[in-house]
Amino acid sequence: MPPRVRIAPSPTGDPHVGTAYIALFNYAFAKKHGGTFILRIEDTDQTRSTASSEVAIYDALRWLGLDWDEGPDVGGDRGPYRQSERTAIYREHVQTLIDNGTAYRCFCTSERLAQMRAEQERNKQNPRYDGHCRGLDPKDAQSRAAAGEPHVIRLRVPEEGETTLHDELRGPIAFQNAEIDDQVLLKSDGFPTYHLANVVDDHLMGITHVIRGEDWITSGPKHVLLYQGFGWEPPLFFHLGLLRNGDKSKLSKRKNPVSVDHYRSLGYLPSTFLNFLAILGFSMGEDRERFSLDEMVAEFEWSKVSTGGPVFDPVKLDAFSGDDIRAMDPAALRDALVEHAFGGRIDTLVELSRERINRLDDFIPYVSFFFGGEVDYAAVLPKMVPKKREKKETMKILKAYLEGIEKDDAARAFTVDGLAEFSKAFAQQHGWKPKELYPLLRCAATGRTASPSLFETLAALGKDRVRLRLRGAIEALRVAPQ
RNA sequence: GGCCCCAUCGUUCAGCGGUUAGGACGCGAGGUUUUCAUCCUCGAAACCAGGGUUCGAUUCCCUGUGGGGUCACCA
Repeated sequence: MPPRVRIAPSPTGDPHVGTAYIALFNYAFAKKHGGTFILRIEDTDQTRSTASSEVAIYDALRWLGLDWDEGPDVGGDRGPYRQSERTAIYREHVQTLIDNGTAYRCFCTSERLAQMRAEQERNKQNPRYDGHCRGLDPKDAQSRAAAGEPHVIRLRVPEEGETTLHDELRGPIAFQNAEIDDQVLLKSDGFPTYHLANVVDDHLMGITHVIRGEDWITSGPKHVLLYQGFGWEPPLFFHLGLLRNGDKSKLSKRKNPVSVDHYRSLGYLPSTFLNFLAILGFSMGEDRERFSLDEMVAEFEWSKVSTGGPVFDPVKLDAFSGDDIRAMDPAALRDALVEHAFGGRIDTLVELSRERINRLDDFIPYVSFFFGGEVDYAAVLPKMVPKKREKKETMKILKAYLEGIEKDDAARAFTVDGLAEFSKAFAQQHGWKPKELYPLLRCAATGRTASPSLFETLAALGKDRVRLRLRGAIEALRVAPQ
């Protein structure tokens, strides 16, 4: 039976390189065995999921060439592939769990839970559900629920014994049941949590191999318990090591650009990027580390996959990238260069520069700062800190702005209007005058004191480049003498 | 902190009981190149520690240490 595998990203924020990494291994394994690679959107968190993020995931994966056989946009006969469209399925299935005692209704309020956790913390106990509603009479619980009393549904984990997760890469991993929390399966808004949705969907979609990051190992036993509760055969589990920052912590945007879009907009070739991701956890053998996706597929074996958490090293990525660019034939490179430079935003750049250039030849020098990663702040550093402001608070405001463009809905889309709206409110909120903040942002984002209208400029630079520059500016300020 | 995962050069991947411990990036030194980059040559650089098992451990087992993950009505 050919394998069926899936990746199940959550459409929150930018497409993550970790998602691409896991997708690559799923894809390689599936294709090697003539199997099916499925994309499922896990949008059960209604407060954080966005449609734009979902589209961004499609774009990023397609850019890399990791095309899926079934998914929300391409269809398939095991759909729907968007969890928010499957809520009836989860409710129906959770009922069988309630009926056979694997799950129970819990009416505890979030206040009580918070209080409980606080007390557990005080007593130096591990925070976990205390089983308050475990002993409720199912009939009573049923009628309270029918009366509309808000509640969740929890997994009834056995008090004794142990549950073993069989990881095909690491061997059996045993957990004491007493250590496993009575996880919420169905939230009070009627949506499932990851655990329930994931198990139900994997089973219904016929997933044979679950290939995911090792941060899921801990919740593995809950999934095993759910398969048991349903009386289903669990899939085979493979937990890959997590991509790391230079300091070995889990890859995070605090310390590294983690958006696939970032690497795309800075002009790495998709094949290079994929190859680089591949060597982080896969070895071809024969000391060979340059290979294509097809070659990886052809050679894919689990014995060639390592479980350590590799550091994502951008320096080596650059080395690969340089090699690949040099290997391109001149015509192909020319096309790639022209496309990268002018493909998406040529009209914008023309519009932004037309009033400011006198000769055609002025164009390239004028728009040069719209390209490239880091810029040199030496020339503008003395002008960055506004009068009446300290270096420290200047750095602080830049950091806050950096966070703000992540969180704020208007700013996140990175449109001219959205940025203007956000920035104005941001300045006011932080007690900065636009006159102080905007020139600072211009310097930080462009390395210049003059540019087209700030928000037009930021939008044309693109979110990832702006983010990179802002971080660079903060660093430049930090090491500056005053 | 509890539980769980991981452990070879700075980084990454090899090695799967006996090797001068290998390749790549990075780093250093030379060379080619008017400069820079490229390219070529050479070099420095690792088996976390302690116990076992074994004729023999980087390799198998245990303990410790270190790093990481996870402990939500987020995935």
